[in-house]
Amino acid sequence: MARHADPALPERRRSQILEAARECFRERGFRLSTIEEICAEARISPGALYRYFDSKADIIAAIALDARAEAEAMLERVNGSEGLIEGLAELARAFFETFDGDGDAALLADIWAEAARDPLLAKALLIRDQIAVGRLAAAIERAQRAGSIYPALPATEAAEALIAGLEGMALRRALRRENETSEAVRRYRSLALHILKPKR
Amino acid sequence: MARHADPALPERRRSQILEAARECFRERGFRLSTIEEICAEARISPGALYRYFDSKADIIAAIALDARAEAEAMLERVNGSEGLIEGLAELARAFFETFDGDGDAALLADIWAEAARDPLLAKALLIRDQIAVGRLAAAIERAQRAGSIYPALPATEAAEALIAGLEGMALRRALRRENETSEAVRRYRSLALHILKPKR
DNA sequence: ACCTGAACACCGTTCAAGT
DNA sequence: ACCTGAACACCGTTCAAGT
Repeated sequence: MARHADPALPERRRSQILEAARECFRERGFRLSTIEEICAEARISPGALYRYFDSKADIIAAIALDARAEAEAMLERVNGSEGLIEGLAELARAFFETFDGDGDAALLADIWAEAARDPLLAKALLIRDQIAVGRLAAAIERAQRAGSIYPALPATEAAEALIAGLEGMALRRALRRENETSEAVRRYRSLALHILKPKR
Repeated sequence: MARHADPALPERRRSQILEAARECFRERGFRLSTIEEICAEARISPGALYRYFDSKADIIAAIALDARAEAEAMLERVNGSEGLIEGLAELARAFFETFDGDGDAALLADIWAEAARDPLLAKALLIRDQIAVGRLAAAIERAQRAGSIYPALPATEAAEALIAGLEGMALRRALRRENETSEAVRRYRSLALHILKPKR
């Protein structure tokens, strides 16, 4: 008895649904998007959707984890690059742009609200977050040992502050419906400069 | 014809409902709290509730505005106090404590999610926020002129960064379900020190 | 003037029936 | 093995009827 007619199908269906959900959430947000709408967008029936996701919350959880994985990859690049400040500025630009426009800004807040209530999602996000903080802290220590920065705070604390600042700024931009990223990036860069105190 | 049997009744009903709603949101969060539960807690019927609030979202909007008004009052105290850093540390402690424990942490995120989607609430919060930033910036300028600090950034930018950092840290604490405020306050104080660079 | 609570509309989720 | 879509349960909101 063949277990899977097409072993790649489940993964394809999942991303098909996630794509549709992202589109809906972007337009109307998590609360106002209905399963029916997501199904219509994904060209699938409600019954089929629940074969691949446990609940509506489970869908936003998957989206949140994807976004974190992206942030992690960005930090990987920061760790690799020589100019720590430049890397951070690029990270900030990418982060602000990801959560830009009317829709995605709200998505960031939705993810947070969901995570604050769902312990499983919170735990999953936290693991990714710790990896991100760890990578940034490592990059800071490396630059510090190389003598190119003189951070104002211990590496881990500086990394935490930099990420908290980034997230706080992103949320404030969401509230203000700002679309212009350059000014925000400039401000973030300036904050990073004063936390990390590069030589020269 | 008497317009109001008791002119204070509407206000009393509103706070009675808000009190009940806060209690419910704290326990189960915005999404999972039902109007019926809020009504039971407030000892009032659904019909009566909708006489005082337009919708469920309208209730969280009122709670959000109350919280901002509190933050404003805290900043007023910071502006008054001589020790800017100490004032900020106290502000941070109060802020963290307000959004502490399992319930309220989520409430902060709920408010953000709601604001990101409801332009009217966003606008109302923004006005309050600008007042808060303005007050902090004024306090920074005053201390700067008095020669007690040498801020790393222009006053308004420093104020923005300090508030973004505070909000970012509060959300991260929410995700981690941290209850211990002292360590977070210490970290925030340290960040403020390095942004404001007080003399001595 | 203010309230009650049954009724309505809507939406997340399930499940019997199909291929 | 995978899907459909009608049915169910639940909850935000309204409104006719009461005092």
